[in-house]
Amino acid sequence: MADYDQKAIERKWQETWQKMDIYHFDFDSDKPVYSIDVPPRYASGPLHAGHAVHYTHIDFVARYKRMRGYNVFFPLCFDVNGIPIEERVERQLGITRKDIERHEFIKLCSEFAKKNIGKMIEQYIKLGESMDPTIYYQTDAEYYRRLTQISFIEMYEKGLIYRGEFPVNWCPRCMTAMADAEVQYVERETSLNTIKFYFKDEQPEQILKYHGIGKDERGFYVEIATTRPEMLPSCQIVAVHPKDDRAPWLVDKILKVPFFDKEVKIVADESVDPNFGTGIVMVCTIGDKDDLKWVFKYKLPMEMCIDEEGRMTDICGKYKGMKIEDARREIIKDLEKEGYLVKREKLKQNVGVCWRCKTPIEFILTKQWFLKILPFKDLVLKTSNEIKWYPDYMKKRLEEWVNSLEWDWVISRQRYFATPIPVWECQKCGHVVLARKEDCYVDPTVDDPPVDKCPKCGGELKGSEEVFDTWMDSSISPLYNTFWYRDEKLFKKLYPMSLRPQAHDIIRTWAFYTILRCTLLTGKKPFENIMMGGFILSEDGTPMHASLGNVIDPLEIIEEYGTDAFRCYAASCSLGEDNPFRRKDVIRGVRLLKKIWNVEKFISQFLPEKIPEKPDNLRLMDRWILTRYSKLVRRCTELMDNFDFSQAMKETEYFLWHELADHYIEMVKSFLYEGKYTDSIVYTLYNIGLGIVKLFAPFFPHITEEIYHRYYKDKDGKESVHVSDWPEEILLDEDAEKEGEFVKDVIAAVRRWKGEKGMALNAPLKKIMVFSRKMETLVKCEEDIRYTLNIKEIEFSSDMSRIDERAVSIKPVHASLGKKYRERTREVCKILEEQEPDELYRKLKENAEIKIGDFTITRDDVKFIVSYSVAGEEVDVLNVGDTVIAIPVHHE
RNA sequence: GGGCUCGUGGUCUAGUUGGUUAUGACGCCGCCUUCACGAGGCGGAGGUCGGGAGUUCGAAUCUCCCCGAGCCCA
Repeated sequence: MADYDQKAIERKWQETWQKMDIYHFDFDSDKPVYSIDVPPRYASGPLHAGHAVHYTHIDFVARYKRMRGYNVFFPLCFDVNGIPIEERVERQLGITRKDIERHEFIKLCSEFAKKNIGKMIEQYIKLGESMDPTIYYQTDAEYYRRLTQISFIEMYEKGLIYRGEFPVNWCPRCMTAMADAEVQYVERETSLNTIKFYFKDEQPEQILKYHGIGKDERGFYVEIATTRPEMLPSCQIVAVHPKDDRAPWLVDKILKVPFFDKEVKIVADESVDPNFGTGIVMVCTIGDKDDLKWVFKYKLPMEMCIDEEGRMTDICGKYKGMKIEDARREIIKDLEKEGYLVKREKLKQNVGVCWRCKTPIEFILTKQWFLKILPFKDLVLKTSNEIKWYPDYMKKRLEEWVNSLEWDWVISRQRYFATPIPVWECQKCGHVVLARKEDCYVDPTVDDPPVDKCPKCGGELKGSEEVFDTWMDSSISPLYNTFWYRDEKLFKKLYPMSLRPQAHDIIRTWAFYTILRCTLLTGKKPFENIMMGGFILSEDGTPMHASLGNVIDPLEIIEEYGTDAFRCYAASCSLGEDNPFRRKDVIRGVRLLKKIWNVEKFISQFLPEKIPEKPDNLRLMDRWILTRYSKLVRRCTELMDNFDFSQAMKETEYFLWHELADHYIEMVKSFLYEGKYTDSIVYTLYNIGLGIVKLFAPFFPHITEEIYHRYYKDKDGKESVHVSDWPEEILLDEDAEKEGEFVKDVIAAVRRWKGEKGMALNAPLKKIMVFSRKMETLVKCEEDIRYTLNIKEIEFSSDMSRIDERAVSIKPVHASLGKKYRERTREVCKILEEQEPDELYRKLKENAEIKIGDFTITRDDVKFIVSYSVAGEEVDVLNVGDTVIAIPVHHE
């Protein structure tokens, strides 16, 4: 019996499973469906350890549900649209997408993604994931994009889509609008420039006593600090906090914007931070999202000073056409030259940047497509409430996000590698012609419109070159998976899906958009449950980032420790929380696997040809371990139902190691070698041995499959442990459990004593004496005790008079005393501790309650530490509860 | 600045309807070559639960403040 050759066996099963076809979703089956809305993995690069853990969690669910008799829908899928892939391709080839022809570029993106998909499929196999490749999809395929387009058309027809001009987050480098979700905030160092704004009119000299106000040969001025002097041309108002001392002097006064022939008014507004700069700020249209609030509040004109290429616009005078950075530099130089610049200082600030290329984002007015979301906040909240969230507090994050929404969703992007927006626009009147649903998938940049001319004015139609935000694709994954629009019958059967697994960083994107769109299109929630994976951090607890070089490659871990061991770490990660990568949990996995292997190897020696029948008389210790086992099964089932993998694995591990192996197997070993009581023991070992393999199967698919095939398949009869039935409770015998625990404790006590004496567990022992009031149990299990510990003779005695017992200390029970005596608890505890222990012990033995002072003390109120000895004998004494074990010291 | 979450022995972690000797793993120390397993068994050292204040007879567990971390947002 060789040791477990983990690598070879894992490889063997990975290959065999692919041939076995056991993970297929059966469209014809009547079994209940459990469908998983798997996150389509984004195809910009291979998986890191964090992804590996998330997909492994999903795999736990899939395997568990299969064993519970479900027809599991677990698709293999990839997300293949969008900017990150475009970025990678541009970087890899050193080009921008504008350098080559549109469709040429798209092809390059496609090829790039394809390579990554190949790698990831390989990774999934090596991670032991059980996705079904026959229900494969990727989001850039025409069969998928078609649904994105159809869903757009349906929403358009419902009046949920509109074309609007609106300031949008805009990346001047990528030349595209971005959803808020794509804006990232980073800390940057910039300069804070304090600039003089002169008053239009004369001012009283008194105001010079205030800070931030001055006078020179040109007149009175206020000092205004700004990080963005290039935005002066779009300055609309200047604001000061209403409680500012200067407010009464300043409000409603007119200032002149330096260089630009423009007069602006000073207003009082509470949102001004009096501690920023001089406490007087300029408001421009528009530098950031906050400015938009000013625009609405003060009905400011939407003058834009930056265009879509990040250049200064017509209103910027001599700076027109300059890049933002150049214009800023120039204008600061000019301000300084002309004496407008008071000072410059360094300032750290958070700026919004493009999440991809890290270019600071701007706001510009563009024509974009919008999906209405503001009117559906309540709808989303209501639907979210109908979904069960794991962990439940994650729901609050969605609610917080929904409640804070201020804009509709910008769904158009000025990019290439994504789903085309299926519309044509009239060149003359701007009328929009939608694609026909039956024609989708369409690409308006190459396909003809459904009508030749504009139905309104007869003008030329031009296909849209815009594409959808990629969340438009991924957020209909439940609709794609359930055959929405394609097969009414299947859709009815499959929608809503059972489970959405995802990470918590995309709650406000993927979760939110999915709930929103699916509810709008179907009127029903997209899934019953949502399970949030936490973040996997690198070993030092910092987030994994390619740029930090701390990304952990799951294949390297697997190479070193094996897949099942890696999955042990994955199982130890709790949902929703951050988990640093813990190599020691992988190592723990290796040990656990070895333990499972050895226990099963031991059991296998005694397994008969046929399934052992339940004997009429199960021994007490067998009933004990079967009860412990049955409770484990019950508990694990509950935990798996709640996606609490770490606890389920931990409890199974504890049972296997510290109940089954350390105690039960030690107890039955000698019986088995001597062929005693084999019916009862073998029945027990068979059921528990098989059950444990099954409980571990979702976590450790390889080793459990190997064990199943070696020892159990011929009897249990399934082609794979992964399609076998989840174990059931066998026996619940509360009395046997209690008695068994007691016997186990007695054996453990002697075992411990042997250890302390440096004796082997089965070193022979001539005699022990046991004094107990629970003699019946011990007599029943006399043989168990004797065989396990290799004892020649056990002398039982219920003659407690041979025992000297002596209480040596008193422990007040606060839980009991506290409830009775409240604020006097401290007092009564003190009195109790001052009592003579043995005297109090004896009194309480004779009386159910006694009085000390004005306190009534019962047996529940106080515990004693009692020491025992056997009168007239030289023995070592062990206590198990109030049972006394005496071992003669002089043994040959 | 806001929402959510987290902060427990050297490292990681369990534990919150409040009850007073805080769980386990890895590492460390000692003993045991027992016929499934020395990648094992038995035992041990090591923490007062981020800091502070409060509520309470009693708080890791409740409240408030502060510090630090993560995700998301402003």
